[in-house]
Amino acid sequence: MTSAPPPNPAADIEEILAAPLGLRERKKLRTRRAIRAAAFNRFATQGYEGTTVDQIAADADVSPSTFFRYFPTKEDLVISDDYDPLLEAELRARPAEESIVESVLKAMIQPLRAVLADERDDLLLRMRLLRENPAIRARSQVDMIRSRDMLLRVLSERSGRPTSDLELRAQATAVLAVSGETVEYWAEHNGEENLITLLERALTAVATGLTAH
Amino acid sequence: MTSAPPPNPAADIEEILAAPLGLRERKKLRTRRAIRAAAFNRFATQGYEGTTVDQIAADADVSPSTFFRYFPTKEDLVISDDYDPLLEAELRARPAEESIVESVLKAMIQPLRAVLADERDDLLLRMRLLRENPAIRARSQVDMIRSRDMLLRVLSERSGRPTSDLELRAQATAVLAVSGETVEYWAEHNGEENLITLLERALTAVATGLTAH
DNA sequence: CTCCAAACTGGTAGTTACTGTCAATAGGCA
DNA sequence: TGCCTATTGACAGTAACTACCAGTTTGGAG
Repeated sequence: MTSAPPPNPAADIEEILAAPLGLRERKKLRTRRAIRAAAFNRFATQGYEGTTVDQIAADADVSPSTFFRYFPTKEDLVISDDYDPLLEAELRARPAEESIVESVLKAMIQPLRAVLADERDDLLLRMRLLRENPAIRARSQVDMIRSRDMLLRVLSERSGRPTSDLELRAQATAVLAVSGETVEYWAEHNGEENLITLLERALTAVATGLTAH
Repeated sequence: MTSAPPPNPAADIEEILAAPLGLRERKKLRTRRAIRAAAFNRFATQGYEGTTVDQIAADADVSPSTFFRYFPTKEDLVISDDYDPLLEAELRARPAEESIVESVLKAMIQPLRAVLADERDDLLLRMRLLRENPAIRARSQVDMIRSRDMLLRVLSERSGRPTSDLELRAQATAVLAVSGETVEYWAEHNGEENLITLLERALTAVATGLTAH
């Protein structure tokens, strides 16, 4: 879904189990999945740049026009961020006295569990594409800014400081950047290590290691 | 310059004062400046996306082909990073016992002085474009990765840890992300505050504030 | 069940960034 | 002066998008 107004804001996981959607909705979901699947198949063999939108559309049996209705840009295929709202909810549920690192770590447990359960392999593939393709990496980092702003809002509310506060912005930026980096590290190691443990290590290193002699 | 093989790797500042270049070289420099100037003029009135490469080329009196010989992509007009080598040298000159934050802060003083002296206004405008235009922001963050890798290498060498070390990567990532964010903050305030002071505040907040109750 | 409005779709015709090629030209140098 | 090479412009092409319009499908009201 990422940055799209087209279909629905936070779908996928929920929607599959949740409601008996109308035929229209189900068809849309199916199309969406078909396009994404076709794309990833091509990517795996031809690479990202070597795959054209027309090919993807043909494989998925839709017109190129339709492709762009589902994914505003080719890059959107790779980036997905259905879990931000969940993370936000978890974050707000943490007590304000907790340290930032502690809150973030605990708030991430649930969303991470969900991601890993639903689309672990997809995530690994996506991170590989991201590592190999500068354009995608660039795009995904823009996306990260949205997450960062969310974190910034939450931190602002619970600390009483404005979102324009330099220190607060620095902290939110650092936490998000480090988290992203950690997921990459995790993917580079084929997802064999425990992501939460890695996150804890990385955030701790930043929180305590930057001023150590 | 950034990521271009075409003209010369680290020119501009040096070249102006340094040598009595041949006519050919001088012409190249002039063309380069003409293109950049034309572009920024258009950007200021029509915005980035609203300006086509053809317009820029026409204003600068060159063919579109030539434009791409000087700037491999339109985005390269906005991004410039002539100061990384200088920063790297300064960093390597810092003693290994120093904390990361301390080394980075001290190493940045000289390069920052140079940037602010040479192209303060350009930098402010560039940051504004970057704030307004997602594509440019994306691109500049790719560029940041290069800087991060440089920092990572330096930290790796002076600590003896490998560049693949999670903690080291987290620290390098955090420092660079926070620095970038701080420059944005500085630009949002029209460059009226002292950039080094801001950097010190931001990095300190991250180094000490993430685990505070 | 019927019919209508809205949602969805495909096709067509752009626009723009960017690439490759090739011949002409202009600068540097013997 | 005259040769060699870097620089250039014109041209043709590709691929990612955008705008528009006409035809079909769906969900719901009567």
